[in-house]
Amino acid sequence: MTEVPNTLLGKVMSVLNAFGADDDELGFAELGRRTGLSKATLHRLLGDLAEVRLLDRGTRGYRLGGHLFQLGIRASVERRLVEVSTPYLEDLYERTHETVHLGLLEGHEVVYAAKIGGHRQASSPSRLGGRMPLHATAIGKALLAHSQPSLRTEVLSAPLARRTPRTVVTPGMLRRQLATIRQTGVAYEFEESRVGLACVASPVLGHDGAVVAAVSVAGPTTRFDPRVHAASVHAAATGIALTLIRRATLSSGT
Amino acid sequence: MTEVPNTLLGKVMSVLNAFGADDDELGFAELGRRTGLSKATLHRLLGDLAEVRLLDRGTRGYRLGGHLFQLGIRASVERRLVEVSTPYLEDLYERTHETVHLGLLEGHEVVYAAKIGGHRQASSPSRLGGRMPLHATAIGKALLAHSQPSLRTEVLSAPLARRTPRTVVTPGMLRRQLATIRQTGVAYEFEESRVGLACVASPVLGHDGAVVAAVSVAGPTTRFDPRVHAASVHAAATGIALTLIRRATLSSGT
DNA sequence: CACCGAGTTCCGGTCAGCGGAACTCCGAAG
DNA sequence: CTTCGGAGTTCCGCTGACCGGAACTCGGTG
Repeated sequence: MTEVPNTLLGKVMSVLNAFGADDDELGFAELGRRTGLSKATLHRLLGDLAEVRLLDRGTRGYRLGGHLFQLGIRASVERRLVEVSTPYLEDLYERTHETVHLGLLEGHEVVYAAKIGGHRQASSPSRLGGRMPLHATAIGKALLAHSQPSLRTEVLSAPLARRTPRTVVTPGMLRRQLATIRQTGVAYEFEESRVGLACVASPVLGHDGAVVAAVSVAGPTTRFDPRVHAASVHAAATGIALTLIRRATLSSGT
Repeated sequence: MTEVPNTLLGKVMSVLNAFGADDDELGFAELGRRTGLSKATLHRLLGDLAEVRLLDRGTRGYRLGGHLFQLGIRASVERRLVEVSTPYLEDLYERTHETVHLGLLEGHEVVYAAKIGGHRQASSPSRLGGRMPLHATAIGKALLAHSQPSLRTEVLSAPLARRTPRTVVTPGMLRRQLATIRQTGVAYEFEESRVGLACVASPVLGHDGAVVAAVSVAGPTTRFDPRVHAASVHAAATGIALTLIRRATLSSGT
């Protein structure tokens, strides 16, 4: 649990963050456990949050509220990113017919911001808003390779959690992969986050070279060879980057 | 400006709500104007909000933060709705090659929650998270027709703002249209929100018959005849509704 | 019956948050 | 150059919004 400053906002955030990507509804007691707030405080806070619709009361407990959804959809930079990316992701899906993702760097994890395809089977472990570790996914490695050096140092010095037999858990190995990715602009993953799943990813870089997001295509190893689609993924990512830069320079003249 | 309770949460919400769908970044002073908070209070609040990433500092001011985007994407009911709808919307886009929308009812307006296509020209005035009046859009009329009677009464008794020469502004006319929509499950719009734009929409109804969202296809009157696609739109909406109900009954057994 | 866990209400103490005022910074006008 | 005004920041003492312990209700269980 992250350290929570003793302010109302801190408590609010700890309540909101208590909801993981897979949590539908959480009960009063469960929220109490996750946040560590006293019953009285939590009770009042939940009431207040529900009133402004940051939370909604469900049949079995509380869930993240509709107002939050609206605000999130408006969060300007990310909204613009998703708007700009959508056509490219659709195009990528048309070419590959495999699951396409747009991922953002958040802390030491990837957050999935958009997803196309993959509705026939639960082929990928991702959900919208879900998180995955950086070192075990193609999209994560693409982000990490182009992130600030300080982040790389942090991730490389912490233990790398093993998720499958093929997860890269040795820092040296990961560091070498990241160097390659930085040169080629393409990251691969072979059953490193999940057995049977392969993936290619490419970073979307901003005008200053900072990494903004990453695009990936994932599919089952049985039929999907990520190398075949490396060029398409790379093209989509650079296309998105270019469009973003064009838009930004346009609007700055406003 | 809605009445804001004198609590921190109230102030937080008034800051967040100060951001409209089209606002990218707002400066300190502009936020002060919109929220009515004192400079000192606002300053501290903005700092705190930025710290928890509900706001981000941009070059020209503040914008809705990345954390908000993540939370919004996780807001469970709406997330499920968007996840379930996406394949249907994509399919609809494939059939029509016109702009496809998913809209939610929020207060007396439609909020656009998903959008596919329409990237070649700014054919439709919608943005993700944007709002439109209920009476002047097909998607709005579809929502309104199947909403609670009390909402209809409210909307019909308030003046109906004219947006184009063909906007329906007489309550009687609108009431008759709504009755038809309720029977057929299909709503039309011919240049009522914008000259040159036509649209078909159909409601997504929940297991209890309450309206959850609506799907629409919009295109320019020059090439687009909404009646041709009524069946497709209706099919998409009912498909979404069925999938939602199936999922809900499944997960309730968990 | 007693017991337990979930959720709600009460109430007095206190510190987080409030806002007026004074300040810096910067760009535009004269 | 100086003056001016708007934007943003800091200071500080007052106060009521918020805190949490404790006592409560409610429903299920042995």
